[in-house]
Amino acid sequence: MPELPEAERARQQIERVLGREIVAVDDRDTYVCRPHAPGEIAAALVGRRLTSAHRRGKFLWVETGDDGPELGLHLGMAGRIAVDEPEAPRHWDRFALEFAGGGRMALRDRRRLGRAVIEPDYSHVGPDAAEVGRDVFRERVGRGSAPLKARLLDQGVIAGVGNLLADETLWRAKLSPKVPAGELSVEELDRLRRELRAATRDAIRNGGVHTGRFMPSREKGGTCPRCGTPLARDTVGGRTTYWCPRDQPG
DNA sequence: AGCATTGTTTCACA
DNA sequence: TTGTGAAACAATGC
Repeated sequence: MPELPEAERARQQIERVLGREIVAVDDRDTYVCRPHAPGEIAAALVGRRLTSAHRRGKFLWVETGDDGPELGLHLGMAGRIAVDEPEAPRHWDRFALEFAGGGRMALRDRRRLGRAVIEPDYSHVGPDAAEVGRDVFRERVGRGSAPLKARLLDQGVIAGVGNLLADETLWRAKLSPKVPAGELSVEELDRLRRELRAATRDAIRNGGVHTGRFMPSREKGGTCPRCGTPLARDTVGGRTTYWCPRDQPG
């Protein structure tokens, strides 16, 4: 599920465990914790406390005090943060912290594409999609020959938009996912930013990207919630894409 | 059985 | 060199 709204929910979950002393770390999954060897993250964190939780787009990081390292987390394709829940079946808890008193925080990820890393390098990540200002949005999104949807999905351009939020936003803004990003007018870019912020805000409030107005129709045989036109379906930006060919021409 | 998947990184190519 | 697109990654569900 993880796109920006889910990552924000995960950040809020992490905030619940701030201040607790870390007494044990499960970092045995060498794929999720790459490039660290087992025990490296544990050695960096045991005895410390998480002091603040941050997010840019889908990328999370947690501070451990002035002299402590940062812990970077990413939910991948299917991860979530589980706080004070019983340990997951199998090895679905790919990374976990245990706290004094018995509490626990786990990166629960059936797909195993999440990440946990000490001192993450997020220098390539663009500004948060829900926070980026109007002028920066115009400059960063409104360029290039790639399809607009591919531009929105590029985390180095703006961070946080995933496949579903992209389709939801483009539908709300009545823009074609296939139009070259550099061909958008200033008015269209401003409209896109406004709808992106609104769609993101709604998703955070309502519990995730799947609560979007476009989402119930986003399936084979679906029709546009506004005009009833059968939706088009194709691969754009490497992802399956649904849009209304009447409301979003191009 | 085969295919698709709400994400990211790497690699090939123009 | 820069931008773009496809493949790889791991595991699960239809």
